[in-house]
Parts: sequence; structure tokens; C-alpha cells
Amino acid sequence: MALEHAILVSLSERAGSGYELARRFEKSIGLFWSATHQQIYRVLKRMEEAGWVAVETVAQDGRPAKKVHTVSETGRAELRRWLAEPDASAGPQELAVKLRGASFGDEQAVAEELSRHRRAHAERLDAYRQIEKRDFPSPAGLHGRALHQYLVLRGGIRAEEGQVEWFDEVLTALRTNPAPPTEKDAR
Amino acid sequence: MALEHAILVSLSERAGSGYELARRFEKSIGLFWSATHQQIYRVLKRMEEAGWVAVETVAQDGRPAKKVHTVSETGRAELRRWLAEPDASAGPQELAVKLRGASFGDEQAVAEELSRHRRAHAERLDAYRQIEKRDFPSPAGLHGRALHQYLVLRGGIRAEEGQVEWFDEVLTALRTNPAPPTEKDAR
DNA sequence: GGTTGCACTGCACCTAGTTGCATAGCACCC
DNA sequence: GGGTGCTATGCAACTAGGTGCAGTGCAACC
Repeated sequence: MALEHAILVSLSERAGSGYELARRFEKSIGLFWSATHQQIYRVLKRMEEAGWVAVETVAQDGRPAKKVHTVSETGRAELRRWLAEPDASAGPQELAVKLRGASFGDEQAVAEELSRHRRAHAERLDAYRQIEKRDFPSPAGLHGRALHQYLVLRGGIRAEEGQVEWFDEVLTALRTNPAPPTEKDAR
Repeated sequence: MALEHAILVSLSERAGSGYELARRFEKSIGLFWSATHQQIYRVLKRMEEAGWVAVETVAQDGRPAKKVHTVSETGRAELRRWLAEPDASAGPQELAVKLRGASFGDEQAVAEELSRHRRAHAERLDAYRQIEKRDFPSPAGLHGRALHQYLVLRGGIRAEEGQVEWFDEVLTALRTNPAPPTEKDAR
């Protein structure tokens, strides 16, 4: 599930402890991605060992000390790498994480990845529609098993339509309002 | 993921070997549910031990013998139980399996389960729309990080809209063309 | 006659992720 | 004085699922 990268995005937005991350994942990010504190602690440890994050223990009064994790330069590089890397098996959640993290890497590369996925979903949608035409030319009178199968197919069609429309909305918006050039680009 | 029940539905439609199931899951069912042959073999074994399926080894000429799995009365009972059982944590795939298998149990109970989920998705959609109104009152000029976050939220909204519309299509169709009464009901 | 591919089963190992529990101090309520 | 609940970390055990590999026998291709 590439939880590592979701955490990199979240920590890039704001440094935090495992506990804080767990709470963020319950809310904003967790609306479309769930992770228990256990999983987060384990992944954070792995990321620390890999040098993606730096850890600083911060004492607090009245509560246990927390370990604040900050993304290191190595981590930033890894995030940039992952953002630009094509991944045909990525699902909507992964793509949402990539989009959400696009400003920490190359927005244009993320747009291209989304464009590739748009094509794949459009093809699948087309395949579904052909099945619909072939197997259910007149769905009005269906009932029982055939109706159920038809309705499941309709669900697939609706899901793919929604996906494709979303990709179009995203790609249009990114083209209309691209990220401002960074200092690096300006040099 | 309740692979057991997806297999029960598939085997109820037609008895088959592990290999055949694996190929079905690549196609029709696998459009929205994937499973490797390994996982299927393991689950079939478990189901056999639980008495949900009966196994018959069928010799074939020119190819290895296959083990044809047939759903037993215990398995049919389990499927009926699962179909009627409310499950708040069920995702679209699980619900699609329930719908696809509805004719092997109580169609009305499945409709009620779908109706419950419709409500949950409608509530989540509402919550998303409020976030949209509050945090992005005028999205036209957004760019960079804020734009990315807005577009992810738009994805959530579109997904929930699509879900709710699908539930409505299904519930309307089931109400308009309900399953014909079974012999059991007629008694 | 050798390679490739398909049908069919299964073992062994690995990864990701969940659940249950433990610890520990403080705050707040009754 | 005791229960509940929050912040904060972590271990141990379990489940689900994927990957890699292996064997058998036939058919079809070149």
C-alpha cells in the first residue's frame, strides 16, 4: 500500500510523532486511507533505519515524551522519486496521495502519471460498456439473477465514469493553474 | 475480504475446481475482486473442512484430474446468513458480491443492507461537501498545495456521489422488478 | 525431437496489516 | 479513593494475501 509514501507526504506537510500521524490518518488522510498506530510505528522505524526521517525526542510536561519525525533530504529525494515513478497497479488512494504530495516533487510528472491512469480507466470503461451492450441489450424487464449481474456491471461502469471525469477535472485544473516555478527552476 | 463468500457465490452459480475459480476471478468477478490460485486453494481447503463445500475428484483424459467443489447445504445456509447480515465495514466489492449473490438468499435483506450503506455514503458525501464549502469557497484561483488538496477532496466527493447514485439505481430496480416468489415462499 | 504452453495441484516463505495487551503519568469526574 | 480517558510508545501473536517454486502430463508448434 506504499504507506511509507503517504507518511512522507504527511510529514512533509508537517513534522510529527507516530501518535499524531495516527490521528491525522483517522481524519483528513484517513478518509481514504486507514492505518493503525501499530503499523505507523513499525513503518516509521523502518523509515528511520533507511534514513528517510530524522527523529528528535521532545520532552513534554504532563505527558510522555514524543518522538518527532522530520523528513530528511534522503526522504525528500525518495518522495520525489516515487512521485515521478509510473505505477500501473496504483489505485485511487495511491493516486490521491501522489496528487496531494505533488508540490513536494514534480507536478508535471504527477500529471503525466494521472494521464496514463486516465487512459487505462477509459479503456476499462469501454470494455464494460461493450459487455453491457452485448449481454444486456434491453435491461428493462430483467429480474432475479440476471438483474443482479446487470446491476453489478452498472456499478463498475459508474465507478469508471466517475474516475475518468475526476481525472479530467484534475488535469484541466493543473493545466489552467500550474504550480508557480520554484527557485530551483528559475536558476 | 470475505473471499469465502465470493467463492460461495461463484460456486453457487456453477460448481468448479480451484483452477477454474482462479480463472473466473481473473475475469468476471475479478474485474472488481482479485485472488491468486494459491489463496483460492487455501480457502477452498478451509471451506471443505468447515463442510461448506463437497469435493469430488474428476478424472479427465489428457489432463490432470481436477477437484470439483460443490456448495453443500451447510454452505448454502452460511451464504444466506452472510447475505442477510449487516456489515457496516463492507466496501463496494463486498456489496457487489452480496448483490450478485442475492438470488441465493433473501433479496429483500440484501436490499436493506444496500439501503443502510446508501445512507452512510450520503452522510459522508454531505460531510465532504461541507468541508468543500468551508475550506474552498472560491476554488477558481487555487494552485500548488491548496489546489492539490482541493482536487483530492473533489475525488472523494465524486466517488461518494457515484456510490449514492448507484445505490439508488439498484434499489429502484429491485423495487420495480423484485425477484419472483420462490416455491418456499409460496408454501 | 525439443521447446513452449496449458491444465491442475500444492508447499514454503515473505510482507502487510490487525488485535490484544502492557506500561506510565496526568487530568477530570463522582 | 476509584474509575475513565487521553497522550504516548511498543511487544507478541495472528490473519490475509502474494510470490516463488515445483511437479505432472498432454498438445501443438517448428
